[in-house]
Amino acid sequence: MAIHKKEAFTQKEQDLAEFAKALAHPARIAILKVLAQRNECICGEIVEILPLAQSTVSQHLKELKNAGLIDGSIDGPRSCYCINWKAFEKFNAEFSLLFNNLKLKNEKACC
Amino acid sequence: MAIHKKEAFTQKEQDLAEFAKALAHPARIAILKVLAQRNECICGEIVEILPLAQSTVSQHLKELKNAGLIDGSIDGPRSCYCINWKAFEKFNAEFSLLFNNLKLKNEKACC
DNA sequence: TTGTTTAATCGTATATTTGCGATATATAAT
DNA sequence: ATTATATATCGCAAATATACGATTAAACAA
Repeated sequence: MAIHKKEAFTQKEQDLAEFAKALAHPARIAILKVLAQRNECICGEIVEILPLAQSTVSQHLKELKNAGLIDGSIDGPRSCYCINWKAFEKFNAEFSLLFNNLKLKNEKACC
Repeated sequence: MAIHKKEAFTQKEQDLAEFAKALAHPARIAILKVLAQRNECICGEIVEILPLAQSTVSQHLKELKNAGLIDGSIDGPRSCYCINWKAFEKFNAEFSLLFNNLKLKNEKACC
């Protein structure tokens, strides 16, 4: 493979791709769903709900946090997570900017 | 790793994740951008624009097609691609269903 | 037919992701 | 101090993704 070429694309393209990557696993979608449903911040409840080992869930949470989709904080012996709605807002905006505007112009199919 | 656990999640979660995975690379974002900008269906022009080898671009196009984000057809010796707006519509709707509705209820941060 | 152009596919190398058990760490309870 | 609980991290194995050159296949031109 030699080298990854991600740097060869624009920052916006990279950002969007990274956001999408964070969503690119059903476990992470499921985690976000749980976090969205409960206004409360949840920690090890997620482990109970998901069909995955504790360490695996922890890893997915870390990825979501690194991507900025969730926030986390320590609450005694446990961890508290919640959705970062601003990040979603931003993603939605960029996504719309890229495609939804153009969609209006290009309603007809071509192939 | 033993086995992939994707099947353990709901179909909607898997679908959303798969859609996101198709977007999870800047090259594919760039391809979609090009396809969206030109109403015309484009083939090897993409290779000219992207900083990637022809075979790599072809592979990315295949992934986008498999994910249903683009349609393709043969036009003489070349291939013609265009965005499948219906698929985007569907993704946008599911995405909104999952998160945007809930967002209204959960404006306050928790952690 | 022969050669040219365009794009898909194959083979391969490397990087990244996914998943788990085991371990470490940190708080709280006894 | 000891123990229990909750979660993060480490180390590893297996699966996937990324990228490219080489090859194949199909349409067209000469």
